[in-house]
Order: sequence, then C-alpha cells, then structure tokens
Amino acid sequence: MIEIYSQNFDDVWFSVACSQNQIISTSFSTSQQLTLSNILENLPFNIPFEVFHKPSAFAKTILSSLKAIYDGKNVNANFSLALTRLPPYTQKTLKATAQIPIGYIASYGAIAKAVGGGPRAVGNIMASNPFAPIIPCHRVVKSDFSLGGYGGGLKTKFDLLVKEKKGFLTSKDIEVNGRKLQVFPVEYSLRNSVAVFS
DNA sequence: TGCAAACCATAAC
DNA sequence: GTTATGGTTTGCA
Repeated sequence: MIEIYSQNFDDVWFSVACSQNQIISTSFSTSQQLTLSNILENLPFNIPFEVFHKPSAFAKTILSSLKAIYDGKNVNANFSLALTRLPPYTQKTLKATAQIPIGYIASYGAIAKAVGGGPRAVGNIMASNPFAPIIPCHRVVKSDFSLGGYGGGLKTKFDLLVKEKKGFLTSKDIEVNGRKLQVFPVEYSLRNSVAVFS
C-alpha cells in the first residue's frame, strides 16, 4: 500500500508518496492539486494507494524536510528513495544530480559527460524527476549558465537558486560515478537572470 | 545573435 | 521494432 500525504507551509504545498519508509515520489507547488497529480503520475500502476489527511510521523519528517530544502537550507536528507523501479540510466543520472552541492550548479552537458549519454537525455530525466526538490534538478542549467527549464516554472527555479546562494567564487570538481563533474557557483547563473525575474 | 544539425535515453505507438 | 520527444550543445554564417 502506498500512502500519500500533503501539507501546506507558508502557502506552498508539499506532497509525498511513500511505502514502508521508502519514498516513491515527492513534489511541491503553490497548488495542492498540482502536487498530487505530479505524485500520481509517478506511482507504479499496479500498487494500490490512499491519500491521507493526517501525516504519519514518517511523513511529517519528510514534509518538513521538503519545506527546509525549499527554503534553501542544507538538509542532509538521507531518506531511502525508491530508485530501483526506474530505468538504470535514469537512476545513474538522478544519483549524479543528487551530488551537486548546495550553492553550486552543473550543466546538462557536464552531467551527461559524467554519466555517459547526451545532454538532451539528461534534460528529459530532469523534466521527469520524481523526487523534487530532494534531488536538486533545479541545480542543473544550460552550458551558457542560462536557466534552462523547470517543471514548476522558471521563476520557481530562479527563486530556489537565489535562496541557495552561498557566496562561492570559483568552480570546483566533484567526483561523480568515478569521473569528474565541474560545478559552478549559483551566482554564475543568477547574474543573467536577475533582470528577468526580479 | 540566430539557426541547423547532431545527440541520446525514454515512452508511446 | 519504430518513431517522436525534449529542461541541450556545438558550430557556422
């Protein structure tokens, strides 16, 4: 049985689908209906589910972590995510994305080079990330540092990155999948978007 | 800048 | 099997 919970913090809705202390999917949006339909799209079709109005203890910790991440806080969310039902390449790409530290961004192409495959394939996987914002697909941008796209709208992506600003000055390499992945300070990306979104 | 062509894993037929 | 679809990238005018 998959359990679905939904909670509002400061006018933003956060939802989670979980089963036996494993997270199947998470989502957030200003509309509760939207988060729920996002979640439902990611459910395995052959398992029954139920939507609950009172969060379980487990759900409470997840939902408040989602809110903390949304607020730009550095949460070490070591929840167990149900990745195995996803295609192997998708798993690999999501895991790589999860390693981008807060305050930094990486490009679709750079991730593609680290995990193998091409930039557009990576973009497609970001677009269908079942674990937003736990897996920080908002930290993935175009190679010219412009924002790229975002399921919840570009303004949301911009706001998230603003909240994650750490004042880092230079790029650095992190190790992903045994290969190097270059990440850049979020500021690189915000510079050119500020005029549009603020 | 702007456009065309290459790119590549998935999902949908 | 095959085709269509992008949250892309690169090169070239």
